[in-house]
Amino acid sequence: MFDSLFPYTAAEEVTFFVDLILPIPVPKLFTYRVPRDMAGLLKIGARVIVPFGKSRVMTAIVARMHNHPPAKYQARYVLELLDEYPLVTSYQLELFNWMAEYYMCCVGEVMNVALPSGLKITSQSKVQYNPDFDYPELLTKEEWDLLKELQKHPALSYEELGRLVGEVHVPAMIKSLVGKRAVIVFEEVREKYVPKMVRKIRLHANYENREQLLMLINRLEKLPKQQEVVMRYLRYVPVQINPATNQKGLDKTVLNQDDELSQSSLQTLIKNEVFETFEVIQPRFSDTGITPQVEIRLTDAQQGAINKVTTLFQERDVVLFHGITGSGKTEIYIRLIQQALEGGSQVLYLLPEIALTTQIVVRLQKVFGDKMGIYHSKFSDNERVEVWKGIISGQYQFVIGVRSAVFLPFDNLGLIIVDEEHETSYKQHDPAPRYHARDVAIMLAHWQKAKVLLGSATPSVESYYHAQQKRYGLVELFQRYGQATLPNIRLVNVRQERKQKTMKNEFSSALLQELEMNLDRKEQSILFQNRRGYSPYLQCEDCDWTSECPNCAVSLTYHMRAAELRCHYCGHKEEVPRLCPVCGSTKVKTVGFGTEKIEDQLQILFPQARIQRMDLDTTRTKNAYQQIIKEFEEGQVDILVGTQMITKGLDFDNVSLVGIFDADRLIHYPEFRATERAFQMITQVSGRAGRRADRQGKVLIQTSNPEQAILQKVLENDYFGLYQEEVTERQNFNYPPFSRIIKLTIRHQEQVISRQAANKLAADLAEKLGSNRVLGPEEPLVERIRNQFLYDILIKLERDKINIKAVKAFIQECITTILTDKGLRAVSVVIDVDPL
DNA sequence: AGCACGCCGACT
DNA sequence: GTCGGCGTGCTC
Repeated sequence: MFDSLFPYTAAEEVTFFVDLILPIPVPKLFTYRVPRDMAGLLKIGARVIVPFGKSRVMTAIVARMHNHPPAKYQARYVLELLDEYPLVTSYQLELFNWMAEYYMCCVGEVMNVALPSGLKITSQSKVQYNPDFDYPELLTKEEWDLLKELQKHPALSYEELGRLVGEVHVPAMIKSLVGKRAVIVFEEVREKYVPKMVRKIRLHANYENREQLLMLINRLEKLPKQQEVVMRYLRYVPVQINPATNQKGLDKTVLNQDDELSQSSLQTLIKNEVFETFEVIQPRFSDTGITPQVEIRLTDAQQGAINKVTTLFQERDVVLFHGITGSGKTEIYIRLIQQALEGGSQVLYLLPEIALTTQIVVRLQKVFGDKMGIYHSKFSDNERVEVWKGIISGQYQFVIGVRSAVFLPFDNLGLIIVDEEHETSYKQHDPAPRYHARDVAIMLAHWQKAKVLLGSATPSVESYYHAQQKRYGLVELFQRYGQATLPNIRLVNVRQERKQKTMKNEFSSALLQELEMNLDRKEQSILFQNRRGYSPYLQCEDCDWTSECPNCAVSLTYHMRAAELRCHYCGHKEEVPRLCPVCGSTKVKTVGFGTEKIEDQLQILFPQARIQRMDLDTTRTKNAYQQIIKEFEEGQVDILVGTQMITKGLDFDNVSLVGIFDADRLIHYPEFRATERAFQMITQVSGRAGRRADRQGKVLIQTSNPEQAILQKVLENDYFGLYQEEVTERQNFNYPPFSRIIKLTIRHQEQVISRQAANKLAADLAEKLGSNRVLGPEEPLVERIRNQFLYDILIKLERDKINIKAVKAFIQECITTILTDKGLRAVSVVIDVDPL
């Protein structure tokens, strides 16, 4: 694009301008002027540093280049060019724009989540002592103290200063000191990504040819130690390698083998220019040393599935692979990935975050070795930058990653696998863009002419519908790998057991019996309760007081271990009251139960059992999750209690029992996807049982209503039946996939204003879209979070009849009207396209 | 998003 | 009278 501008040479005094994406939520590009000497070097997709506002400096991405000076303002200069080559491919720019439009947010917001922060330069104001300052009599005592600190250090940030002097009004004092010319404030820019450097040694260029080398060895005849070191070096680095161009070098430690002496000999040799040291960038993902190619053997069923997928790909861009838990899908994926890589294209394998930490990575690493990049939020930023750059450099042809891996700079994708396609964690919730990685992956593949394989044991209704409509290909595999059979599922009626008084706390006699047998057999069990903490709230038996969050409209969960009440929405914490805070009664009891309570009761019921709990509270630290899995895998734990965290992708050979608590709560959630979710969750946990050929696993589901249809479907493992019921329901009520939904959430500190704004917005929208397309406003389940009152408006749009682009523009317009309404100040509106 | 500018309450 | 609270508006 820029080449076409080259006819205007510098001699013609044409100034160039660039339109930049800045990482801020402002819906436009910003135009900057290009310094003459930078003009020829700029590329679309490269990063630059620009001044922004009064004192800020930012990293931006070049989106366009042209020679039209802006009419209404004077463009400022680009300060610096960071990349010689585009860091963001044209595919990515296309993706960013599409996402901003589709998900109704700003490109800057997309850029913000897309680039690992190591690629975004930060500017931080720094304060420095002014060496020319000579009016000390002007200063107050506090100012003097601060200045003394500054004299001790080369430069300090505001925060550092605050920490050192412990003053509250550091900014004010600095402002005053600047006025008195005692200090200087400046912006420090630093590239956050720091490559890891290692010192290596190589033969000095003096010994480029054989004769020189032989002479050296002869010369060292009288210095046996040094000669030995040289000989050792030659054992590792062939003589044919020209030392002058040797970029690989050798690790010092290799030559220093066990003895001390060789170290000093090496030092001497370096001093005498026999060897030289140099620095190279060491990838953080160091060589695993694993040689790829582990033979994988496929069953006939697996091979059949692969053949079918391959055939379907010839006419469909997306294929849904519906394989029951334990059907051996990983081998199928591996083969398909190998095929794509052999064809010379790139492969992206997406997994929900939680599943990525497990066995599967190790498994794939054994096959693909160093060719595989891993993109995971638990990795440090530097590591993520390396994956990014590794894709550009061609080091990684294949990346396994989480949701945000769809932003990586691929330019030649051949295959994208979206594993556990139904997982809700593919949808980003909090900062915009609120994107769904599965849907983004399908767009990405479309542009790059790649194929998409969606995999799941319990496909989302949406995906299965598309498959039924023949928009997607469909491959189904209903046979477990090897001789393993599906677990035997039993429903336990807790209402009945309660009546007969055979329950022990939350445990039915049926479950207790099975647990006991399992313990005796030294087999492992998994217990699932999708709620963390000890109990969801406290209640006073005398006055009915319950624990509530002061900032949100939810109860405070009792956490026994931490001995506190916690809000799961805003993080508020409180001490546990001994007496009822209202009436002073001592009869404050826990109501309901979470994983902590289960764990607790279990320990009392089975004192000898080794119990481990896995939920958000026990996996906060970086390695806790893996640690728990490792212990369980090694058989150090008999019973694992957990939340939905345990439903995903864990394969344990020795688990023969799964217990599910409170199935009713999963099912009766006031949401149109509740049934689908419950089915997915129960089926997924059940799949953890009986993955071995020699015995059938057991699943016990505790419910107070075993008759309900969904549980019968679970019993019969009738995915299709569930799908049919759900899809009919969705059609009747015009829910996705028959419509598109855009959810607007209105927030304000005051309920009245929030409601007014929501009413007005809904009315404005309904005026043009029709009241049948605009639902609400309606208070969400939790109507107040962090002291903000919330209202939801749902916009339901038919799938094909509507000009979605125009509608989105109209919605945007209505929102702008609300936000600029003087009577409705400080209202904020969150837009969620395709909410879950 | 940040950050500066600007207009009203509790303090030297 | 000032300091400083945060509401409002702008950033090429």
